[in-house]
Amino acid sequence: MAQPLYQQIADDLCKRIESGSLGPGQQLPTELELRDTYNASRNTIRDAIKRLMSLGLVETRPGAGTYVTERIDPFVTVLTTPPVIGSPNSDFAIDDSADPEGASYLSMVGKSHRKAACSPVRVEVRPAPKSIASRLRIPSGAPVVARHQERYIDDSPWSVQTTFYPMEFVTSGLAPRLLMADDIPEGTVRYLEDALGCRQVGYRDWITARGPDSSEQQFFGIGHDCVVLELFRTGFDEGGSPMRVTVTVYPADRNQFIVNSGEVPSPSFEQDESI
Amino acid sequence: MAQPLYQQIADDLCKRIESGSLGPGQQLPTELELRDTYNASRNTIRDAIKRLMSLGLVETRPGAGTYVTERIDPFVTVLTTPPVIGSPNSDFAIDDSADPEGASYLSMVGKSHRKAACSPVRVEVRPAPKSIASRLRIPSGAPVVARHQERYIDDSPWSVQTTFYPMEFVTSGLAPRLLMADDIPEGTVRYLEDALGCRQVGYRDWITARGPDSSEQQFFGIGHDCVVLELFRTGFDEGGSPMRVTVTVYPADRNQFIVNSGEVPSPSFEQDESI
DNA sequence: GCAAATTTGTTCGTATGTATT
DNA sequence: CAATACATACGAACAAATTTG
Repeated sequence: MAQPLYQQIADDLCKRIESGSLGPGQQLPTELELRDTYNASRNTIRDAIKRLMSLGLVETRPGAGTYVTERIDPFVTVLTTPPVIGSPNSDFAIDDSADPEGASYLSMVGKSHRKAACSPVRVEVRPAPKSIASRLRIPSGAPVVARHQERYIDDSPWSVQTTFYPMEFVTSGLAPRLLMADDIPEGTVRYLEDALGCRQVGYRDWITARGPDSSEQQFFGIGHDCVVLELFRTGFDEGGSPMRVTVTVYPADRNQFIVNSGEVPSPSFEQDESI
Repeated sequence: MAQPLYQQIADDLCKRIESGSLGPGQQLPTELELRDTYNASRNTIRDAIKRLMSLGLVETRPGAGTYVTERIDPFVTVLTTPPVIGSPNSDFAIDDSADPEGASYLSMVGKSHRKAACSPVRVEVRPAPKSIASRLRIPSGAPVVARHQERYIDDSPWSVQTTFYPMEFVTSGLAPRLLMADDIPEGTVRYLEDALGCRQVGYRDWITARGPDSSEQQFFGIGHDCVVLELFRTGFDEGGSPMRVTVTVYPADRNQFIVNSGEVPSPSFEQDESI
């Protein structure tokens, strides 16, 4: 047995999908039908379908069937401000599009003719997980302020975001609004600059990918075979010290990132036909 | 049954791992032992372990057991050239670290005290897949030159890369070396500039994530529950036309991306302690 | 609106193959 | 070689969600 049977079946179905013989939105034969056509057990068919799901080729709807995925129009997040061609970018603008509180997020999505929405902000004080502590350069477990928000595009859940701030920002009494579960209309970056004199002059994005945990599965309505992108954005002040860390989780099936370097043309016309 | 049994078991094991009661590198109880402790069937235990694998928490070794993953020291790819603090970046350098043929890749990895290696280049002429054709702005299925290479760090497979060039580059007779399965020591970007007068002035990186296909599973030695990051780098010439597309596939368990914007401190000291 | 049929989801049991120790 | 442990595959039963009549 060169390849496991379930893999052979998955490869065959894959070919049938990519060749167009099974088109987007079309229902696959049911598990019982596939069981007969491939002379395999239903469990083996299910293993094959799991493979297709993890490749994002099909989705299953309990009680209804298995369908070739209609590609969701993915939302593209640009992680760099595209420099205007011909102009020097020494005056590099910091377009902090992953800033929570949503102001820039809402306008950014709005520009692409899609409807954006955000949940109310949830605020918490809790011990910093290791990944946050190391980025904020504080001891693991030290208390931090966490501001959490869910985001929607066209009424479907699109990303979840938590921003962590050092506890001193509020214990010093200078930035009390960080603890309020209200929007900070001017944006937290601006607020912290006014309240603390702490200006964010740059940020670093750290991108990883992994499977979703169970709460993410629930919120995004995805199976455990799907994939999420995780973006850690660490903001730095003029002294080069980290002043906040924003963790955003994006389901990979509806989100992509773009990074531009040097002179690149506007991508607008490419977005629709991509993939 | 609020949660499926396999999910409950996965959550419990997850807690035991995150709390440190099961430390990195440590072997989990065998499937048969877990079957007894949780009073579930072996299949259910296996479903739970699959969840942990997709979260990257454990890895299974046939015949040996299931082990809590020792975090691989991830290799971090910086997608932007970090601007030197204090200097204007109007003279933005295009550090094309994802260039194939490996010259810059080898030196970049070498700098981090790790051993880099590349497979020989494999060259092919084949019809452009849709995702490539749309980026090169050519019809889907039109022939393209594909140069393929595998990359290793510290002797383990790290990424696979294929670069696609428009067929005219060779049919015009101007850049015949694109078809040779040899290294192009000065780098293809430089070679194309000399041969065609076609200078790459910028590139766009397009980042997505998905499950691995079967050849990727084999090459990287990962299960289908793991995740790969896929980076499409489109290089543009002075006229704003795409001149090449490089697709690089990175297993997410050993690769991360960084994007810097504005002024950020050097990340060197953070790399070791991250995550 | 309701009941039946259909379809996927979960769980069990069992057997055999393959890789490692 | 033998024992151990995970991988694959089969069959069966019931639950849960959806569609259909």
